[in-house]
Amino acid sequence: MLDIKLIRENPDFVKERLSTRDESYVSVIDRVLEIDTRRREMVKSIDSLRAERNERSKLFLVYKKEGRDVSEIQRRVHQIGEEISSLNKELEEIEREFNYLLLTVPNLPAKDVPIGKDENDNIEIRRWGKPREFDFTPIPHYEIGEKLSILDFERGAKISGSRFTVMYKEAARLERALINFMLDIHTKEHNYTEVWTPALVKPDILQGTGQLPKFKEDLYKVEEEDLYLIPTAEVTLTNLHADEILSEEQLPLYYTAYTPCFRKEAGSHGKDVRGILRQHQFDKVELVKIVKPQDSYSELEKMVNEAEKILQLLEIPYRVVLLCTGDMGFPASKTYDIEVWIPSQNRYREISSCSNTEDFQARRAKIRYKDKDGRNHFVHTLNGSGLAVGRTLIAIMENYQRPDGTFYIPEVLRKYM
RNA sequence: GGAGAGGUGGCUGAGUGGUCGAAAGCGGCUUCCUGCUAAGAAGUUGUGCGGGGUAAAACCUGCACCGAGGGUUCGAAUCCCUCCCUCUCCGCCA
Repeated sequence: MLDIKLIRENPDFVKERLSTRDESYVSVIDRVLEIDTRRREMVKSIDSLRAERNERSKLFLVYKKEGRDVSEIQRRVHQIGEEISSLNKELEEIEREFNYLLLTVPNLPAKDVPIGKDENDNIEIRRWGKPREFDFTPIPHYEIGEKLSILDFERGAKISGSRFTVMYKEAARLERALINFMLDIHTKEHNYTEVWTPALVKPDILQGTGQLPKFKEDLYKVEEEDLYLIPTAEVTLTNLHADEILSEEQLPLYYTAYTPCFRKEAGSHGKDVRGILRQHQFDKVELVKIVKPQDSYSELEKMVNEAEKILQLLEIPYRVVLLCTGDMGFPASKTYDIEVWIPSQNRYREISSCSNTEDFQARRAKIRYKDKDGRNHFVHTLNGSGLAVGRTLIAIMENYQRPDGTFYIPEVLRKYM
């Protein structure tokens, strides 16, 4: 959520930044400003009516003690009460729209984010490793998995539908090994605190990180319960401190968690239908940082390095891409994607996304810290995949495949198998 | 799921219709005194939204908030209703 004061005081700046994502936000901001003015006028008159009511209620007591007639006060206070409640009804409506609009406006892109429309305008920052030269034609992971009988798409579809897969033996073990490996690296080498979280959360938690109210279509909801399945552990980890005022000494906080993630993948029909690249349920090891504002951009760079470290240890080629304004997620002010080399597709595919949301999520989730002078500020929050486990599995199967249809397990993972 | 108890400020804990944003203690902060493996005294110490003020603060001021939402009342932390959560016992259960 953007700071309404920023919108009020620098509307042109806000519009300029938002229009790098989409022109249509300009009119939304105008509407926000319009409603904000009305809102404040109403709050003002309601507050002064309340002040009057408080005043008269005190008088009431005094009169009563003095034995004077109080019926006039009674009448007036009652009348004020009715005026307040009718104004309140109006205000509620205004605030409903105001809040909805504010909650559906995305974060402002940072100044150094390239302006662009879609992924074609992203900027490659660096590459690591050289794609292997095969002396045979590499096959996709789903063919490898089916031949080895370790990936079962038919039965996945039978028991759960499309975009669900069953894994056996080496695939299942590798999945588990990767989770442990990633968590170990992040906790032991990068100083993250390991966390285990619920996978079902309340709606206001999803509002805190930005999935609600705008992206409801992509979330699974439990019927008859006001609970949603998390699309990422970013949701639970970031909201750990929702509604809290942290002390300055507590910062920075680094959290990592393995959780399953659930996404409806609405709007990606026909995309990546084969294999386990895009599933309704997948595993991810997530990284979340809660930091002081002045540190958030250096922490972002560090976080990308920490995610990269996993691929380096696995010795799988990848590249780092800086997303352009049009390709960035809703709460992000700056995002780096890590894309891993997929031989069967002869290209890099996203395996991690690391974002600084500045105070966008902190403001929604009300995560603040008190500085040395006793003043409260919103923290900055960052999140990144460290990494998507299923996609790492794909990368291993494909990059380390042998001509006989088997594949090699990277050295660092052997002790986990 | 059933029965009972309870949800108050950073913590403990008073408060059953007005003078309560809320006693007291602890903790935190500031100052003073003393002087040395710290003790004492005084003051101060919640959050949010408005208005005024400032270069920005400080500061002044209005309103709201005592689990959440509704209701009764001239007036609610205090009474009523609904919901949520915690604890104890029983049941069930990985």
